[in-house]
Amino acid sequence: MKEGPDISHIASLIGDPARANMLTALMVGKALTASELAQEAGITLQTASSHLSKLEKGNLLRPRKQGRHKYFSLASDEVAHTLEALMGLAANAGHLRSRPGPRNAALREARVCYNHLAGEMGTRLYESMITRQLLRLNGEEVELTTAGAGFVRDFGIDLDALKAQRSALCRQCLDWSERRSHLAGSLGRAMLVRIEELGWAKRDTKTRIVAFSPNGKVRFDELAARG
Amino acid sequence: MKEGPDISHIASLIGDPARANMLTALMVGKALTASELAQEAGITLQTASSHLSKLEKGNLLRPRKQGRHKYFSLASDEVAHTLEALMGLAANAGHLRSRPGPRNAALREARVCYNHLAGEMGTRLYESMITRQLLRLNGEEVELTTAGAGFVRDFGIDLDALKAQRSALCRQCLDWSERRSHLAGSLGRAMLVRIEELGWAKRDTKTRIVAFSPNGKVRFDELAARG
DNA sequence: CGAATGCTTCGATTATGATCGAACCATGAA
DNA sequence: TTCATGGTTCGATCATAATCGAAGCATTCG
Repeated sequence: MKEGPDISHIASLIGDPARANMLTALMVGKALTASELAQEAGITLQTASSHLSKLEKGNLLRPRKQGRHKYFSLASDEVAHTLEALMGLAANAGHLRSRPGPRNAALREARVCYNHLAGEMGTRLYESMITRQLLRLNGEEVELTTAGAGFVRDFGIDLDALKAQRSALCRQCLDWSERRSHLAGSLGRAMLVRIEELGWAKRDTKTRIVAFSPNGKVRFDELAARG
Repeated sequence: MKEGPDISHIASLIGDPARANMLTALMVGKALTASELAQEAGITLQTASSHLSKLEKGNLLRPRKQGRHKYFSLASDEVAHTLEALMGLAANAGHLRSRPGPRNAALREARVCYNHLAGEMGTRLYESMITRQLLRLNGEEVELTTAGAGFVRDFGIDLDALKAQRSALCRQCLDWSERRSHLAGSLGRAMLVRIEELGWAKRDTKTRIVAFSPNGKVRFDELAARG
């Protein structure tokens, strides 16, 4: 019974159409100003201000001030995930299995999640590396195999530097749009950085989208080939 | 912009405390009558009836009539997952990574998901089978290896009968509480049935809980050993 | 420094929706 | 058949919260 009020509060924050519109606008990962969000929701700035304050206090939004501008972004990926789940539910009336997640095709394909690659491409890479014994599941742990170490070194990643870091090298991370895992951890982050260095893809500075070039896609396909 | 009203409607359905309490009570997987749900929410039956009608129209609940009794259950696992996500968010104020999902320890440990084993034990079994090359990832597909086929046959599963079925033998299924995959598909279902046949665990007839006996746990640990 | 712009706060208005008593319908048991 | 119980519907009541004009504060620009 103590759980009830908690989810009802969060849900009621999302349950207002104006607030839902603003949250949806922020899902793409871009930080928007209060004025921009007011426009998104079709309400006055004062109303938006009041709503944004509520979302902030509910830990759904995180603000950042720049001079007279106040930018808001979603407080965490957790929030984005939850919004995606609600979207799936709204879209899913009656269908037992379908594909939830962002409707934006670019976001589905490749996006940033905790600084590593998510979306279809993220899960493809992970699964390819498992398939080719480059990564190995050891219970809950994901380990890089000897062959995998060679693979990522060839790809241009300084594995020793990564191993010297405190954070886990490899981790599974739930990919919400694909409903499967993608690679997280320092290696996951390094892969994304390397992909960018190679010019295969660019992170949109304003959004979570990772935009692969046509050539980058070809290259990535080779990298993630099933071998 | 067209997406907004959709999630706000679903979220507002969950956003009422009485409705949230009723939805939460149903998360355990048990079907409850309108009267029982009214009690759960601490409201009168007439109020509950009105709320339940809304949840039903919103495709969050599924009703089943038995004589004068009307039982309600969550409309799908999708709904349960979304509620779990909201719970995670409500619990997560400020924490970037934590463990969402049912608070009920039994549900976290082992529960039914689309008729196969989910929860900690479900993910452990899956990961053990991957680790020991009993299952193999081939891109998105999960395949049973030759060694795996022998393993499940030894476990007492009629693999030929399963293969004759139309549905996929092995599938990955997102385990929300563990945030990792567990085994789904006809093999996943058969494993759960077999576990029951062996008397290791019982499905609670009223809930999604899969209750392992002490001996069953020992046996399961052996089955899911990392060897 | 004054004007423009971005944002917050205040307070009044109004729409919405939860709530429950009463009445009614459906089912089951004695 | 009557009574008890489960559930639905109606309508009135009342609390809540979104909304926006006005006013005020903060920052930027000419």
